[in-house]
Amino acid sequence: MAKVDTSLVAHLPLFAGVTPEALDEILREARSARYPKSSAIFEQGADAQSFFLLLHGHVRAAKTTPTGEQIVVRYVAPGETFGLAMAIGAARYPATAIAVDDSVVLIWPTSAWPRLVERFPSLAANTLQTVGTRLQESHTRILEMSTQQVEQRVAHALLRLAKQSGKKLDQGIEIDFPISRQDIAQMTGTTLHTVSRILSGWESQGLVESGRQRIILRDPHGIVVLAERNADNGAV
Amino acid sequence: MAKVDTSLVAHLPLFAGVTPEALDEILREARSARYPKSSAIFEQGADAQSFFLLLHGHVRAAKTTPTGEQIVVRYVAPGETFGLAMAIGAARYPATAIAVDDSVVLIWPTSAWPRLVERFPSLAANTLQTVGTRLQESHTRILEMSTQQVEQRVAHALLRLAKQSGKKLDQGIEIDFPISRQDIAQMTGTTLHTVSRILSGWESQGLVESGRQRIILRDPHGIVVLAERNADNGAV
DNA sequence: GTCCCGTTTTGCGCTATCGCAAACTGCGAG
DNA sequence: CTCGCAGTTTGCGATAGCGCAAAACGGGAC
Repeated sequence: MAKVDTSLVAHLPLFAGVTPEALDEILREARSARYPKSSAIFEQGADAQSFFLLLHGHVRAAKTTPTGEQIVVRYVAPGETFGLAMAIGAARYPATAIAVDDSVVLIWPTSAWPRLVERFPSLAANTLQTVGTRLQESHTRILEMSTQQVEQRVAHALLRLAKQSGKKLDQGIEIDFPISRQDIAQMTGTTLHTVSRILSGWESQGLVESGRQRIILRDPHGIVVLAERNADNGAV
Repeated sequence: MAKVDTSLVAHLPLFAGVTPEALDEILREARSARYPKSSAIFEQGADAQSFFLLLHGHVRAAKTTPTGEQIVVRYVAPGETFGLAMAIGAARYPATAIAVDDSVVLIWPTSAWPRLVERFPSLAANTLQTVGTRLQESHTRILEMSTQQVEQRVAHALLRLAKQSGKKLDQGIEIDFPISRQDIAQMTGTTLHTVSRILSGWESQGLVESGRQRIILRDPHGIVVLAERNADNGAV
């Protein structure tokens, strides 16, 4: 089993208030694994045998309907946990997790959770905190879907991605993992066609530069303006 | 301070794994209060000074945009907690809570939470569980909003309400608190007009009986059918 | 260098749903 | 008993965005 360097993860919110010795003990229960780009880490509906901490790369969590439509629940960034089905009392994963880039994760067996929480109650408190934050984000997303139109939602989604996983370069901010029009559509509740049209529009206004699975916000401020435009109809 | 009867709340999920003595101690920190119909329990953006457990009545949690549009986040049923801003690390309430019926709640000062969690770690674990469940429901709602049309979403919403707070009577199942077309619209991401049209339609098919702030599912099964109808177009 | 395939772009008609406006209704106040 | 108002119903355009189809594009494999 690979030995994990505690210094890499000690600062994560998940381990706030956990002593170095305790952290060491916690990490001893984990193993690490590498998932190549596009591989599945777990599938919706499968037995939740493990939970995960992303060390490196990016993971897309997506939920599928019985009829096959998908939505992207979120993109997991390094340092975040995912697959916490057990913490919330679910025996099966409610979504599918796919590595969108070569990714490295820590893996704990679900069965270790109760013991860990018992020994280190701050784990539960910290997890509660992050799950709570996600719940709020989720509510915000619902609010947006209910009250804003597609263009604004796409603007918001891109800004969030840029904030979460943006790589700053001189032309602007690049979202530093592969993401397709389809993905953005599934984050915002629309179709890839509409997303494509919107991005084309922005591109011709010089707001973004985009290509195959690649998006650069050339003028983040311009997009902020679009995102905040609510109900008032400015000229083109 | 009113003495709260432990036997009324001992069975709640929140207190699972808590000994009677501990429960007693926990309840000693709480006070109870009564909120009349239509009164506000807390407002979005206000300092999160307390968290709540609903004992009796019904509470609507709603989120408002800067421009005034609202969505209903959820309806709180007796036995459920709400206003848990602190548990998730927020200093202010992210939503407004209104009693939709005369309601009785237990109130703890937010400041008591860290102490309680420290003394009774299962509180954190239990809360994590419920927050996690809400997160999943939230994702399901997003999925629905992305993939289903309004009629299906309304059908689902009513079925959930019936399940959560339905009173069985011989004509069918009545949602046992006042709820308007507007409220349903705000739960499903549509307008009261559209909800009204849909309910009118169902009423003429004998699926529901509805009036002012009152809805009875006459034929729950018929509505289930509507809710499950996905993409396939059955004849009227 | 060329070919192939997944992604993206774009055109066009369609329709579910909104938005506005106006009329209606039933409950509660007095 | 009557009035007033909040909640509801309904009609009628207007339209954002979908769905389908087809073409264009670009990057990697060989």
